[in-house]
Amino acid sequence: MTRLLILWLLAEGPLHGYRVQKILGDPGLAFWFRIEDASIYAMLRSLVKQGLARIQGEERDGQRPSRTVYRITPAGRKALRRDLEAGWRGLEPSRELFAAALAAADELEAEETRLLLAERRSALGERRARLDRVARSAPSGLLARREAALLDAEIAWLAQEIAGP
Amino acid sequence: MTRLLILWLLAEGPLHGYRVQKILGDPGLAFWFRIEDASIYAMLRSLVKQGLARIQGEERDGQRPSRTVYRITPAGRKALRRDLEAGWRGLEPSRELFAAALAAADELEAEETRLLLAERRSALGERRARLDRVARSAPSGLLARREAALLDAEIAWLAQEIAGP
DNA sequence: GCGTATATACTAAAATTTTAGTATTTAGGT
DNA sequence: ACCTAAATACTAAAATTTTAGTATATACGC
Repeated sequence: MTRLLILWLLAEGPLHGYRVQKILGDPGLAFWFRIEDASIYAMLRSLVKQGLARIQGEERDGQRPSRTVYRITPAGRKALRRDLEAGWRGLEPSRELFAAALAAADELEAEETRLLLAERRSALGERRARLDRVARSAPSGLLARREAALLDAEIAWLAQEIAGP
Repeated sequence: MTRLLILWLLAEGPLHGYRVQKILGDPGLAFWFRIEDASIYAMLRSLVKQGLARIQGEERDGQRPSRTVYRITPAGRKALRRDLEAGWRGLEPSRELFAAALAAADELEAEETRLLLAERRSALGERRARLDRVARSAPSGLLARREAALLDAEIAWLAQEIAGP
């Protein structure tokens, strides 16, 4: 996933690690993805190693530390297409921590569970409101509309569970 | 997440790596989680290193290779509670590949996108049917009902997108 | 009763991600 | 003019996950 995102940004033009960080840190993208800065630098180095990108040169802005600028290669563009198709087709079980916590829900008392469900409902409500605020700057309308549908569905589900059987 | 799941299984009684593999491989759990076998053995070793589990001994079944049996420690039970609470509260942006592919959807033609949306709708339809089949053996009703709500919502969303604006 | 596939039970190495830094520069307040 | 906080631009080490094996045992067909 990290690779897909970075190749995607590189496809639009050469850039340096810090720029990737800033782009992914923008609320319009950070709502969906959280990628550590160290992962970005590691991935850029890995792309070069695999021949999917190359170092264009060093850039420097005033007296600041110099930046390494990367540029995508033709092989990188092909890899991007492959990753995109894999992404569209992928159905992999969600790796979310919450799903794991639900699986092990029998470790908690019914009372405790009900409280946590309510807590999550309000947290998701806040995330839903935040989505409305960032939807305008979302990287794609599809992504934002899907997230809205899924959040609404999960909030409705929580309400049902809290109401009881 | 791997740690939460393995601690959860260990909390029910001592077991060996291969048993964890079989339990997680059961359709009732594999629907939600895909954890490589090597990750299981690595995590068990890591749990011992952190004092969250200890090796109970070696077991052997006929002439088969002997198995290392692990048992949870009191510190492990505490870690499980912490992981559970973190899981319930976690709201981390989804790390699904599909979300990344959607973000970069502008790399594809509109025509291609429509086709991929339709392909995904039918794949999700199959997953939905499979859920009905495995729901009975789900590790928790909460997990299965949430998945049903989310799948239904995503399928409805896809239908809308395919129908057009 | 022989070959092949599948199940059992792992390990090693590579890739990736996370955690925790380093070191310089600029902006803002007092 | 000086101090501090935040921004800039990374790197190193540890933890985790993935990929690709190893090696023996049992089941199954022919």
